[in-house]
Amino acid sequence: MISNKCKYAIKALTHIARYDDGYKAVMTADIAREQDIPRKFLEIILRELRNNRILESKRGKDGGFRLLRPAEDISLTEIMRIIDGPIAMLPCVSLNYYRSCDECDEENCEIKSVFEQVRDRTLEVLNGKTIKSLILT
Amino acid sequence: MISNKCKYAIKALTHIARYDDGYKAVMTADIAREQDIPRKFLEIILRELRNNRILESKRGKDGGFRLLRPAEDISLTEIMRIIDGPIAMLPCVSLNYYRSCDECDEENCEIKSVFEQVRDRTLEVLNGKTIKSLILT
DNA sequence: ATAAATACTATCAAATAGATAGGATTAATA
DNA sequence: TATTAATCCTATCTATTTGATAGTATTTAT
Repeated sequence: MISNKCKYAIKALTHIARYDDGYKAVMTADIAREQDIPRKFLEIILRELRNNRILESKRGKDGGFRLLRPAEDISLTEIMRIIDGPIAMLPCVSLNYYRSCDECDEENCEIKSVFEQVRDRTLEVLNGKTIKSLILT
Repeated sequence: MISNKCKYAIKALTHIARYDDGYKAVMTADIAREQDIPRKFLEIILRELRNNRILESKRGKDGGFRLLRPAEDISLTEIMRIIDGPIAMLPCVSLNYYRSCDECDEENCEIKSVFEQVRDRTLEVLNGKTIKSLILT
């Protein structure tokens, strides 16, 4: 399962992408209200996305958030990795967060290849998806 | 990610399937030693698999665990669902553990279809795998 | 009887999930 | 320059899950 936090992040980004007119920033409170996300929790999420160079923020009156890049250049996997970490089902088959399994001999691991296949199939779907493609669907 | 518990469950089952000669039960201590799984934790896991009719147990001296069905009739998804619950990445696309998302209008959810695709691709891989097929790989 | 196995109950520590509160800082504008 | 309204930051909190451990009861082969 992805976390609620990650689901919120994706929904917030699609919301921003849809409402961003390239001129006025989108406010946390508006996103929170329309997407029904707890406001203070959303603040944390948006700041995290900003810290990871997905969003830029503007403080003070008329402040808010804007995409730092075009929506078609923000992939779903990137967001998922920022918020939830690895996408793979086993640490030892993760492309971006590889860790070996302490207890197993990785060369002869019986389950590794299954979860490599799952990873590849999953990424086949997710790699093609961007914030832009989510809006158009 | 699947939990360690689930990884342990799968490894324990492949171990049992490999060592089960249809006559002597396989002991927790042996599995724990050879697969490097904490013994007391493994006890809990094996009991849970027994409660879910994957294993049968024999108490007392010369006791241990045996598969209740042929290894080719035990699917990986079944084990994963028993130990970790849903396989899907969103509750609202889970086939076996469906829950609606409180905050979203499911009809118009932008991300649902992506995670349905991920679910289907994942199950395409996992549905074909059984404890037997893991051993032979 | 004894030894050796599972069954059961209780507990525990650490991490993660999912937030909430309150005040500091920044910026537009009247 | 005061006001207002936004993000920023720090701290905190609760509940749940993860990953286990301890100790005792019960069962069974010999």
